[in-house]
Amino acid sequence: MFIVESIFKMSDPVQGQPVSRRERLKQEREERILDAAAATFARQGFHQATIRDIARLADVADGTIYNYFADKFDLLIGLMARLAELEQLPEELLQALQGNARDFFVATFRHRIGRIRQGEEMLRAILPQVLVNPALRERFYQQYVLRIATLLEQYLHAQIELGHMRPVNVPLTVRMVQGMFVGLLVLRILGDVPLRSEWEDIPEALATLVFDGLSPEDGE
Amino acid sequence: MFIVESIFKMSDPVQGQPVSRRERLKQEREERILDAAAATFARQGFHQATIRDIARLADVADGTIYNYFADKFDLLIGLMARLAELEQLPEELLQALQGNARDFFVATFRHRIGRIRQGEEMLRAILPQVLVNPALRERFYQQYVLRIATLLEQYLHAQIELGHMRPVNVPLTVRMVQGMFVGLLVLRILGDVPLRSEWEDIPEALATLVFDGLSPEDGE
Amino acid sequence: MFIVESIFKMSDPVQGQPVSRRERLKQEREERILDAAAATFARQGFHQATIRDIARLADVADGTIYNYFADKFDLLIGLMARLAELEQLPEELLQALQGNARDFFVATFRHRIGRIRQGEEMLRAILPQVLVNPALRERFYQQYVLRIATLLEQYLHAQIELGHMRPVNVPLTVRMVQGMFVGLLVLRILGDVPLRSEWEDIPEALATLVFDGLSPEDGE
Amino acid sequence: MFIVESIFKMSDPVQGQPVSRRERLKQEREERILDAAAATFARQGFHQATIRDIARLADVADGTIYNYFADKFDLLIGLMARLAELEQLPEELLQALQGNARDFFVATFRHRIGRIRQGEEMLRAILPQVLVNPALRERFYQQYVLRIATLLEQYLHAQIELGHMRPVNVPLTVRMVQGMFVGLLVLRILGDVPLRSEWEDIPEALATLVFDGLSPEDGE
DNA sequence: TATGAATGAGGGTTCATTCAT
DNA sequence: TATGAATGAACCCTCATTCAT
Repeated sequence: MFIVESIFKMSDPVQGQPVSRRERLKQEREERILDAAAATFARQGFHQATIRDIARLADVADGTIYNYFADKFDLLIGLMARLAELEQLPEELLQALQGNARDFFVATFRHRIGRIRQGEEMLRAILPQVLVNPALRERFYQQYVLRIATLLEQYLHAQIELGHMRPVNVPLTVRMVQGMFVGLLVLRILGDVPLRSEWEDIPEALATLVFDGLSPEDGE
Repeated sequence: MFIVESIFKMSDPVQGQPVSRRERLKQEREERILDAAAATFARQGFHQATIRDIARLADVADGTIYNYFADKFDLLIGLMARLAELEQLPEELLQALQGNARDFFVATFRHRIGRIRQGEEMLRAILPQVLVNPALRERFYQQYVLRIATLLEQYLHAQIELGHMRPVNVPLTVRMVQGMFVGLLVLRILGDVPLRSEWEDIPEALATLVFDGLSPEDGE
Repeated sequence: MFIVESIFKMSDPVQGQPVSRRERLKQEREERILDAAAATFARQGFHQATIRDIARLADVADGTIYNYFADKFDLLIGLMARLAELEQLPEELLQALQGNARDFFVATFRHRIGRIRQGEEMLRAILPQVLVNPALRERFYQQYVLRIATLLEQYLHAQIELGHMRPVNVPLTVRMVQGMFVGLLVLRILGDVPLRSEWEDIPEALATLVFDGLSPEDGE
Repeated sequence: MFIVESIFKMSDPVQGQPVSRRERLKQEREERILDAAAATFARQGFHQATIRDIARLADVADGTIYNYFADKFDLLIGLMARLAELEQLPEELLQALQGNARDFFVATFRHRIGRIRQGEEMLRAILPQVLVNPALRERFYQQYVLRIATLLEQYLHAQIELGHMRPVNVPLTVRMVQGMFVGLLVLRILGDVPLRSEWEDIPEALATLVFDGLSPEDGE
């Protein structure tokens, strides 16, 4: 149980409060810039988005951005860091660990599916460049894929050993589940209608598929 | 059965043979340019790749590319068209339709998983731009997602009616399966090691997950 | 008299003074760019002139030009606007309206002939493109030909009615006079020597031709 | 009278007939290319017109043009040569020399005004480049301006000496008359409506202006 | 000789980044 | 520290010209 609890506990995003009014203004400005970058990258893509677009939207001058971020690419890094803040598991979810695996999974799915929708803009901003830029790719993979995969693998191994799950190819199965999340996001980005209208029902359908499979109850 | 048979029957790629030597040279050159574009886009991304990069790799002059493609973007379109050629279902696969659904699915999975690896370079070249460009997005969605989704939905409905499958939320389930393919590709692109080393085993694991689920044989 | 007075009163060129030093520098720079564009277009023609040529001559970077003008073509528009500033009739000329028509015409001819020489570079820069580009053509025609033609026609009609002028085909006669100015400019551009050495004598000769004609004093 | 007669006798354009069928075909093709060049240059301007545009219109391949003309610029030279063919004075016009100077001028004006309309396309094709290109400019000036100017000057001097014309500044007056023709063409190109609808009346109005002037009959 | 595809130099334009104010 | 104009490298694309067929 300890394992699962820590799965989504990632970097602690809580920073020290800005003390002075000046400090707070600076932080607000940085937030505005990141907001603008996310919106602009998501709408136009990284290369189509110009620094001027972002500056206009953030209501600052072009040059100001460079007081907060080293260069355009650094805005992506900033967005990835912000994305990490979405990844913590809230307290109420941890309660679900008390129940059985399936209930926990449904709760987890629900949480992450919700996060995806929340973070969709940022993911749209980031993902295309992640696929293209090796440095970003590596960072994204380590931070959002590999860590979770490792923990999930441990969890599955444990569940299988306990007889709570069918023996399967653990690494691949974990990838398939993770891949499904990524894939659903991609299909959403592609504009798939059912995924938008029925997004709320995904956790349940997902649990059914993953736990029960398509075969009818009493064998085929 | 007719439905599934037609699922992957897409555009007919059989072209008329080029007659003259000149004609053949032109076609070869176009192929070389597309090859070069795929490799360059995949390695550097669409925007980082310059026409000169592609021309050098294809061993043609910059201007020559414009005799074959309207502009840089048109190279992406060309790659998408070529990708479609990979999508036909070979004869031997259609034999599997005779067997039961699971066998057919495993065969299909195997085929498509194989195709993904073959077309990985092209997908790496195309996918990031698909996520970013609305025109490309729409085209890609219609061509590679929606058509297959529709047919799969019909197939699932039929199977469920026959009692061969558990009643599930069909549209979402279809998206989850499709999403899994997309997601596995993305994870591959991200450099995931198990997905590379055990790629061959995916169809089997996939079938197990999708048909049987994770729950142990006799309920949980 | 009111009519003629307003003939050459075109756009009011009085601009507000630039206040800040920064503002003044920007205006100076725009002037330098237009100067450079006029000189370069006049010497090499619009298409032979490169942005780099102009930038070098104006002592700015290539990109700077695009902070002031939308594109290369917009430089022509800028030159046309500047040309309009040359077209106002100075105060001293308006005094001539008091005298008889011939004196006024001589004064006007002198003024415009002088303006042509002043604006020759700009006209050399603009005219060839005016002949070629429909948008520019229309704008030039409205601004420099039709307005003046209309007013001249009114003036001639009035003079004829008063018996101060011979009844003639007014529209054609006006075009012939206007055409003569244009034509003399073209011949100057072609490098005609007498037109350069005797340019100052044109107003007088022009008045003689236009008012008296070639026929000897006492009838033909 | 001899002088005037030779004014417009320029280069003799009559070439030897092509003998063979092959020769005739070649000449026809050259004509088609020049026709296409004139039309294309006139419509789009020299630089906007591409060799391909011309080739398409002439219904030949791009490369074929280079079998007839050294380069794109040479097409302009070809058009200038063809323009010269329009400049000869037909026999019937020479009859007018028998009459008085005014009648001859009217006839000449009529002839040249007609020629301008005929050659308008070619002039539109050539003139903008003439204003821009020094070599073309010199050639055009010598061929179409200076020669005629010289002869007209001689003619005017003679007429003045005979008392048939008012003593005027001969070189400038000649330029003014020549300039008027050029200027009228330019105004036509600019799209002036009266010049199009009343073009036929120009010779008469021109004669009135040039011979009689605007002043009323009995002095001012 | 006609063809038309290949060539590649050239140029207009963009835009991330810098820096004087 | 914020500003926003200046910078100039970079790049897509055009098109006159060449040349193998």
